[in-house]
Amino acid sequence: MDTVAWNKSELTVGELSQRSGVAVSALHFYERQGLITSRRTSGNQRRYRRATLRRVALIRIAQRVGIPLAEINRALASLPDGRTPNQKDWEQLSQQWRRDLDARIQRLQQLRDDFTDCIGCGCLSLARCRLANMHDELGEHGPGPRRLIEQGPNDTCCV
Amino acid sequence: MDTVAWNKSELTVGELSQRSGVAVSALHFYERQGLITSRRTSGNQRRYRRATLRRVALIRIAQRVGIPLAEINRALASLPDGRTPNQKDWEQLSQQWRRDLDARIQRLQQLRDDFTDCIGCGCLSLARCRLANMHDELGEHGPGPRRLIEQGPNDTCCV
DNA sequence: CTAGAACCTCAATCAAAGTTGAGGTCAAGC
DNA sequence: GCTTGACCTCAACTTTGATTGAGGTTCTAG
Repeated sequence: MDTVAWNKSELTVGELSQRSGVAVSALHFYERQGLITSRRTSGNQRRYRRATLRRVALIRIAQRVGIPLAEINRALASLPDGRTPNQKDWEQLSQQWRRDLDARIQRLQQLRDDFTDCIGCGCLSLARCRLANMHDELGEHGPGPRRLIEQGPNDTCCV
Repeated sequence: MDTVAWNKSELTVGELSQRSGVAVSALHFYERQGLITSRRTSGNQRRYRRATLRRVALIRIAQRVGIPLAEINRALASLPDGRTPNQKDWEQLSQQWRRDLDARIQRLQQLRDDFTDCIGCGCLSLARCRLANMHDELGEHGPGPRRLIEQGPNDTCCV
């Protein structure tokens, strides 16, 4: 064996997978993306520091908040020395992500309010209905048409 | 011309695009998916009924709420005769979607609360932290590992 | 020593929601 | 009659976040 067995200071990819609940293939993927790093044994197998477990946890949490991997990557990369976040770092990152989360919630709540208003009305005019036109959820998924364009005065409204 | 010009009872795809703010390519796509339908002129060009404008509006709104196209399609298809939703239909659909929206908001709020709790703690243990383990946002994007697995007692916690 | 589990790489595939481009037709104005 | 813009189809490509499979190595237990 490579490092002494009873010393679990390092994790194999399988162990990291089990303990994090993230598939091995996903861990490989994260590593390709530069989100986590590993040492290689003489036999070319990955060994992760225990801190990687925390790093993976952080990644998954950020994902749940809705942060794309690229941005998580940027955030982690911005830490001095590429270190895995410590308490202070975590506070910083989490404050930022909490703000993002708050904003996301607010947008959805606004949407819900408009929606509730509109249910009674049945108005689906793109011109008039606040629902159809406003507070665009920018980029919920990839590239796509975000613009919602001006329109004439005579359009269908209120079914 | 195909139908008399001053009679704008039908829309070309370009017109529908302009008035709905949805790209022509997207409208074609929706049509391929069966979300909207068109008549064809003698020259094989699409002509949409004005009601399609409302239908597209509805589709975009549902998308903003977070409903995938496939499900929007199912909902619309469930209407008798494949008709474009009228007031009553809209009420039904929108009630359903509002419930979905509410649920989405609640999940995010729960996440935020956990998040707020955790910020002070800095705990990123996958085993103990409610953040890392609970109320999984099922399927925010496609296929992927959703399971978050049990783990031993001795893991890193609280940085 | 050997079987089988776990690991490796690399390329292909998936899913959603479209966009882009090639190559060709249709329609309207001058 | 011709040019220009809008339209047509079909196939290929995009992005994100991975999974799956082929083909091959390494590690561990018996």
